[in-house]
Amino acid sequence: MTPCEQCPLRQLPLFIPHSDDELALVRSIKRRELRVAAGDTLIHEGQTDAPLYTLLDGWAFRFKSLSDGRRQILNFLLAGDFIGVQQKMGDAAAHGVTTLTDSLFCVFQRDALWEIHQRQPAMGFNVTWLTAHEESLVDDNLLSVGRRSAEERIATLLILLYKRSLALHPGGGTDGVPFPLTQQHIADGLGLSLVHTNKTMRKLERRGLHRIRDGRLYLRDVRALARLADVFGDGRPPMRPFI
Amino acid sequence: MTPCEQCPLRQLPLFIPHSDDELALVRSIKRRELRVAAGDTLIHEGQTDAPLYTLLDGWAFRFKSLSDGRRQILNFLLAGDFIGVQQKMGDAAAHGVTTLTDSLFCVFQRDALWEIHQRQPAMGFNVTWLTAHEESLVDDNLLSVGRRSAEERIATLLILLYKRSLALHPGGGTDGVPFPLTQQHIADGLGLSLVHTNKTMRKLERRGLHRIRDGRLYLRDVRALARLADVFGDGRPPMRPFI
DNA sequence: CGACGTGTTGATCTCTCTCAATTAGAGTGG
DNA sequence: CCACTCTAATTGAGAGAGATCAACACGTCG
Repeated sequence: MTPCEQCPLRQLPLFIPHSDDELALVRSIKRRELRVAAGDTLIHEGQTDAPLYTLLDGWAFRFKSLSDGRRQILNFLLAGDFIGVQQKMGDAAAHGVTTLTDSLFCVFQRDALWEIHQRQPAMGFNVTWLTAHEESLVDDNLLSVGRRSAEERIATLLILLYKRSLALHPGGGTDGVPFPLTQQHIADGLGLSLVHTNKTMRKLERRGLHRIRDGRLYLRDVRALARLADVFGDGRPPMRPFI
Repeated sequence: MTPCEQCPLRQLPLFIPHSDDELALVRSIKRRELRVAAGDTLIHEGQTDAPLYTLLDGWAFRFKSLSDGRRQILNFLLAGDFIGVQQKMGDAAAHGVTTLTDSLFCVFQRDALWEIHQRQPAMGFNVTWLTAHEESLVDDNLLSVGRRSAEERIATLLILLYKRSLALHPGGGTDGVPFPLTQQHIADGLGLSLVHTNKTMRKLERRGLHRIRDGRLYLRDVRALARLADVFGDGRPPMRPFI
């Protein structure tokens, strides 16, 4: 098991460093690491007593579904995302978590959330920050799904994931960023059908707005995409905490 | 200003009581109360440095909008909901907050969030709980908007708001619960047009599933509504913390 | 009494869904 | 090396849920 001092997240400039005390706390609540293959489900909907995780490497997504199989992806998870705060609060997980790529998770003991708040209030604050931040991602997606056209939704999602992926790979940019979603994932994330997602993406691609190739996403015309997405502010994402 | 000891929320059996220390903390970070008339906007989208609030009485909603005016209501706020965790984390509020009824808010000082975590870790934990709980409301709504039909969305929302409203008014039930939304709010909350919302609601009403009259909601056929909503688990809402 | 907000209904229109097939690439076994 | 299978992407055709446009009803209020 990787010692926390060599946590892969610590290498990334995106993340705010821990103090020595915080590092000691994290070390004490970390139980193990977990490798999960692409497409596997880490947390099942309705599962009880799921532990807390941090996604150390790879991509995943949170989702909910209806009994007849309709599925909605709530948001995508990238390295540094903290998983399981919602279900730890109550009982059964209200959502599932499935990987998009082979992934590595840091697994925490069940009462980690309380230990964090109790022993390092600054980290407790960070947990609140991470939770609120994830909520704002869901808010954004809800705006898309509720009020944007298919074209606009796709443009919005591509820009968001491009930024998030780029923030983790400072080197990239000109040669695109990693992008492991299939069109089915995009459809499920945007409340669209697979067929319409495909047709809309082909249209955008033919207009030269973007390109997806070999698991990488290239934004060819960011201006046009941003116009479609109708995003307010912009700029690089700020540094963020992690647990 | 109402002293915290006589906070209207403390009277309600829905809420977990504070310890003396917690009460002292809340008293020390509370700045004032704010009365807001129905339809007024408490927080504007993009506003910076909005304080933290607790909704003490009344109804409100969080929303985001696009530059051409399309608006999506993210979730509805009832007494006990904590407001502003998201924007306190960064800079500009990513969403607005508008009242549905005349409302009363408890206003906290700007660094309240940090004070809470620092001085009463148990309350910091509760802040995380409240934030995660609100996220799960948005998750539910995103599932509706992304994957449910208009009928199903409306059934889901009516059930949810009925439960939440009832939890605050233990006496009610047979004579319905308070319900101050207009059809425009329902439409904006469910990603539907006003006209289609009206037609769908009339259809449900004619089938005898519900009734809305004089600002009160009556569920006439909860079984049928629940079948439409396709909700997993159920039962009374558990007690919850508040700040 | 006219203006306004809210609810209601009918008549189109269109965006998106569903159904159906085809293509391309990766992996597998013979 | 080649059939066979599976997943993901692609495209066409037709159907439908929901949007838009347009009126009208009703109650409140200044």
